[in-house]
Amino acid sequence: MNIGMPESDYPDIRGLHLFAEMSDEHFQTLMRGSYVQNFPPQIELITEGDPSDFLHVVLSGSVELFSSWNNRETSMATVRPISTFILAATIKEAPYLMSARTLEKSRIALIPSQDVRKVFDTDSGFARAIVTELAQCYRTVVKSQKDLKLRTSLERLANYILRCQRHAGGGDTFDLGYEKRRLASILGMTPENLSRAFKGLHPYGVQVKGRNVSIRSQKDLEQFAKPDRLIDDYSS
Amino acid sequence: MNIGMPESDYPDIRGLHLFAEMSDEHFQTLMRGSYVQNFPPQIELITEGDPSDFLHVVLSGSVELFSSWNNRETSMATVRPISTFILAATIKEAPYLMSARTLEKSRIALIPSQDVRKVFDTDSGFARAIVTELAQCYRTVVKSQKDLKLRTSLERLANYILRCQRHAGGGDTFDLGYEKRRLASILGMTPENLSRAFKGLHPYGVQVKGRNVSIRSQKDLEQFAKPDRLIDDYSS
DNA sequence: CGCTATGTTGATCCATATCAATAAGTGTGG
DNA sequence: CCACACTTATTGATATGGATCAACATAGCG
Repeated sequence: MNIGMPESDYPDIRGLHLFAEMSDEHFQTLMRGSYVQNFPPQIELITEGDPSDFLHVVLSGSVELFSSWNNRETSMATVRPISTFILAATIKEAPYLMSARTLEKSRIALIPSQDVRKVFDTDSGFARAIVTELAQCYRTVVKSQKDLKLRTSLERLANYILRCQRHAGGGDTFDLGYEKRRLASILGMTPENLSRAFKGLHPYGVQVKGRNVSIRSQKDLEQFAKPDRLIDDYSS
Repeated sequence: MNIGMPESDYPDIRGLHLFAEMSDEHFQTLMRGSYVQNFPPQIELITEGDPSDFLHVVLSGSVELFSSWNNRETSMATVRPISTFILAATIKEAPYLMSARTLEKSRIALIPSQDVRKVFDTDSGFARAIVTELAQCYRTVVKSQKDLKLRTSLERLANYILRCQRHAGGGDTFDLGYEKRRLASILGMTPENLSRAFKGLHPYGVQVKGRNVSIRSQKDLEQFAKPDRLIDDYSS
């Protein structure tokens, strides 16, 4: 493990909202104590319950956040570049609530939590950015909670597909972002049930071949899914 | 509606973590623009989707946060004195994701969102407090999400009862904090199912009479519920 | 290739929702 | 204080969404 981050990674991290507004001096302080590492797929980076020693930044690849209880496991979220995870645990100096594993070969920056807290106390630009980021995280989980409590699995899938489409640019054919077994867990269902749910959307013009989805009738699908900006909008 | 908050309410609000560390001057600034109002039960204070004009503080009584979609409604959380709600929307200057209604006669302080954002930008003690509060809120929703995705309704009820007991001081008889129909919605089930779930806990020594719960065998109940600090601990 | 993980399909089971009827509270005005 | 209305809680019967188990198909990958 190499201490100190390669300067070539600085711009990527500096470009994050979270680090954009802070002073150069404080940014250097953070970077000096940080690591960057490449991980193969399926490596467990952190385990829920452990103390939060590092704020993590996904530079490339992707990371799954998941949780377990009583021998069951569920996928909570996916982190894609360039963004951070477990910010709340870092700030609160509390144990992680979720575990994290790489989904693919990933490059991850590790910033010591105590440095983050120290700079946070002295750099108001950084503090503001953290607030914004946390508020965003909070609202994302609330939306996800509404999705879970107010919709059936078929409705969740339909809306997931529409979000996916929007994210991909709005065309009528695009890639499902996940392996199906993982998507099932994210949507809170079993792989078998997901398989059937895709069939259940066939009457609304949804065709699936492997990871590829095509939407035959935008109108029918939307009429069924009833997307809602207070659940399905990523931006606000 | 009276503009300006009665000075008699200052200490309660000042006592909140959120307002404890800020300068007197900034605190006065916030209070000057604020209102305090008494509301009867069942009044809808805010509606999801509306712009976030005020940060709300529950001084007495209690408030339910709930959400709707497609003619369905679910209870998301309950806010009890003394604490705030919709902080994230205020900070992000984004629409509310949840609606709020009083459950009982309640005294609510309303602090203009733009004042909160202004003071937040200049008072670093306040900014720090907001970060801590938001991180707390985030972790609470994550726990609730884990509860929902990893447990059956019977397990959720069992763990709710244990949390309730702990909150009430640990005795073997205590008050369920809610009307049952509301508890059902909070736990993500129907009233009928809750009724049956209480019966389902009878073998583990749980007795319910009206709002009163008594636990006959702490050990049996805990063995079934398997409480977990990463889901059921309120404090961290 | 063939091995292993992933995806599909069918049969069945279980948890939970829904519908309907009754019972038990709760509050109101006489 | 009672009678009434109205909401909430319970119970039973039934329907349904979704999970589980098992078999098979398919797709990646060394």
